[in-house]
Amino acid sequence: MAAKLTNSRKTPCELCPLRPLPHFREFTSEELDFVSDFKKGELTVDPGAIVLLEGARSAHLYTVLSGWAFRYKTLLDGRRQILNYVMPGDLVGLQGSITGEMQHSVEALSTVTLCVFERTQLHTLFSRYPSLAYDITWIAAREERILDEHLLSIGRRTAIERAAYLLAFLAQRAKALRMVEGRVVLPITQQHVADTLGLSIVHTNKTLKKLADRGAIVWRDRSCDVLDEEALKAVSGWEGLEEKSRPFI
Amino acid sequence: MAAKLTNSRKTPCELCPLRPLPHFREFTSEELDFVSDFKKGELTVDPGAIVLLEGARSAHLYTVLSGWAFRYKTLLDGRRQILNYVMPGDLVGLQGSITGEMQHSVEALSTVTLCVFERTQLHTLFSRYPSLAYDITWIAAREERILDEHLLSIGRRTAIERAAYLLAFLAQRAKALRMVEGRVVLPITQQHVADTLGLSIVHTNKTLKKLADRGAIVWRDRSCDVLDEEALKAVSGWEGLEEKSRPFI
DNA sequence: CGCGGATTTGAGCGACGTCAAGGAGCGTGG
DNA sequence: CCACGCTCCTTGACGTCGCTCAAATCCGCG
Repeated sequence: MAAKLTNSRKTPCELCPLRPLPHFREFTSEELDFVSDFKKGELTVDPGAIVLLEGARSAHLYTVLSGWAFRYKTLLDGRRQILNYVMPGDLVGLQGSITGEMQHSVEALSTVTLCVFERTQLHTLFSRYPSLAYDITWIAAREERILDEHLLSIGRRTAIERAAYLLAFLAQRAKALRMVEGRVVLPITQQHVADTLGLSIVHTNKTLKKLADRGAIVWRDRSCDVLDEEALKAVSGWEGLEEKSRPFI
Repeated sequence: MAAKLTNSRKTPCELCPLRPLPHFREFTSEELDFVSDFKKGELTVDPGAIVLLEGARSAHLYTVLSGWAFRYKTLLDGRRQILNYVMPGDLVGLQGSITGEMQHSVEALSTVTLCVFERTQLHTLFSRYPSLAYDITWIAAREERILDEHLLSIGRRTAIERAAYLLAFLAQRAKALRMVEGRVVLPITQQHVADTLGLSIVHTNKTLKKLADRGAIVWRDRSCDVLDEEALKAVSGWEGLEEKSRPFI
């Protein structure tokens, strides 16, 4: 089964595993009450499952509770571009909620659990909880900033710079979310990297090999171990995104 | 003089030239009053002027009233990537207002007039006018959607497809805003196109020549006349963004 | 063991970059 | 009016980064 909706066994927001992380901001108890009410259930999907499909008009909006996914678009002939990766605390489907129809798809990389919200209640949130509304705008502005960086990367960096940037970026996010045990392991294939960087899979492989030869990464078991994040940042010339504490819903 | 602040001679929001356009949504009179109060003055800059600089902490937030500009980022060695174009009704500096520091720069293409808002009042807007707060989120989500399209384009389209997409995109936006007299004229140089598409200027020139040979465009006088928007859409395989009525502040 | 997906590697090619030079248009100063 | 210097556009020659085609290997899974 690809998707499972567990209305009954939902994690109460008071016990949200993300909330204690220093990466995320605190909630007031009022906000927490509202979000808890806003949350309608949980959805768990298997790796490879499509969470949202381009063109769909979903009644829902999600926050990722655990797991990895990615957003992508495709051209008519099948060429695929991965736009960004989706990780715990990220809002999924906001674009669809606001413009009516999803303009991109979302696919799970690992088993993913999502908090389910109802699109129709978004207006209530804006009316009654301005601080949460501001948080949503904050999250949207952050996504925009990340897309800006990706655009710079794909448009103007060389293959090896792009690859190094992407892996450093993912490693940094994973570390901030404590999604790592000791070493950082990214659950992606080289095909994902290729589709993110706008490169062919063959050239991606050769480029990643160069990074591996330098000891920055190891590719193993359909995933990438990041051994030397600083080396990746040096190769790409990327400074990293400094984020102290960020909101989530 | 590159910039001129005219606090005295500001266009009252009741007489905003954008408001009557079918492209934009209506305001209630209460919203209009607030926005009018929110607006602190107007800023007019000359072509080529930097409106906002990466790294700056501006106390202001702007809406474009007239003219063309673009957002961009640069790498340390000077490689430049244009992220998107800024046109009337667009919000400028929201990212800076929310994350503290601008992560990209904005430069004027033509003479640009901007409505000036104060960043500190953004919280008041969220508290007191949820509908405007929602509009701001709407605008942010729209920008995200456009960046998604650009990313797909740069990552996966060929040079001629990318060029055709970009020009069709700009032509469509210009037409929706009635920034055209008869034919669509885009006030950009080939260097701007190159920096948007992630191509060299030489290859951009050769690519644009192909589009000109097909009769889709004419390059003239530091600007691009779009003669056949449908041809551009056909070449790029881009469907266009359907937008009925959109909000602005 | 066989199969399919992921990774790896080599060979050849083509899209796009770099270098270089020239022309057109425009503003400035003589 | 003309010379100049500047930016932008154009074009050719040539190099290279990244793509396609092709084949081999590895691995988990049924």
